[in-house]
Amino acid sequence: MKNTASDNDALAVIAKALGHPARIGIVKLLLERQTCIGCDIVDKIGLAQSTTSEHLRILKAAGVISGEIDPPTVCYSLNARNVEPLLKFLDAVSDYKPTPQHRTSEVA
Amino acid sequence: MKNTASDNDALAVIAKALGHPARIGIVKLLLERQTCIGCDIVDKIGLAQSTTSEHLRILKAAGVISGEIDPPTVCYSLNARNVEPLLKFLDAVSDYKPTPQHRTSEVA
DNA sequence: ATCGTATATCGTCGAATAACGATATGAAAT
DNA sequence: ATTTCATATCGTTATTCGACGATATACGAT
Repeated sequence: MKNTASDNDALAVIAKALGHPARIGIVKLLLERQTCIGCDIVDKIGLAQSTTSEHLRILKAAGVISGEIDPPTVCYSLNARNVEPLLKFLDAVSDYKPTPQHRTSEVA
Repeated sequence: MKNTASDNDALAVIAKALGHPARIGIVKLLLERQTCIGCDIVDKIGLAQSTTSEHLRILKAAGVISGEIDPPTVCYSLNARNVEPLLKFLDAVSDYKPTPQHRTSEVA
């Protein structure tokens, strides 16, 4: 795994984009439906259209989703490839095992 | 995969905690070293001690890491188990394949 | 009891985020 | 040309974040 400042930035950008319940909800919706137009996302998410549009913009800016214009709608889908760096990072974390000698006085 | 509001919250909490380069850096440090005391983290991260302490607090609050007191230091380690929900979520995203009919006019 | 070390908390400040309603934009249909 | 629909952008407001220095806390060592 790389370990540069810019690599940390790249991982943080993806994680930050996913760091809001509404955006997790949008991604889940796209997982279920493969693809979804904006107005249906607005209905499902239950926030104002402008707010939802902003969440979609953030996800797009981070590369998590992309939108294809099909006037007058925009059809959104996931960019599976772009989340892979974070996936690999979490895989490494998930494999982590602390050494036994550090399992003494557990603390909050 | 569950799909409740609280499940979305839980995933967002973990992602948000990882949504900052300094915190990604801290987690990477713990991956490399298995375990690390606070003052060494401060040195490596290169931010003020108070700022680093706050990042550690955020990671602890999200359950990503925990700290064991070994006076006068605190020895930090990763909670691999707690990132698994986000890992599984990203795994699902990574497996996602949009249907071909939605690959028409690509847009930024 | 005081000192020194490591860590946590406080107070502050500027910047970024999240939410909304209102309005603008773009394109098809009438 | 106007209406209609979906989406994006604007302007505002309240909240949260990120950084720092200063200070407090905890505890072993002197």
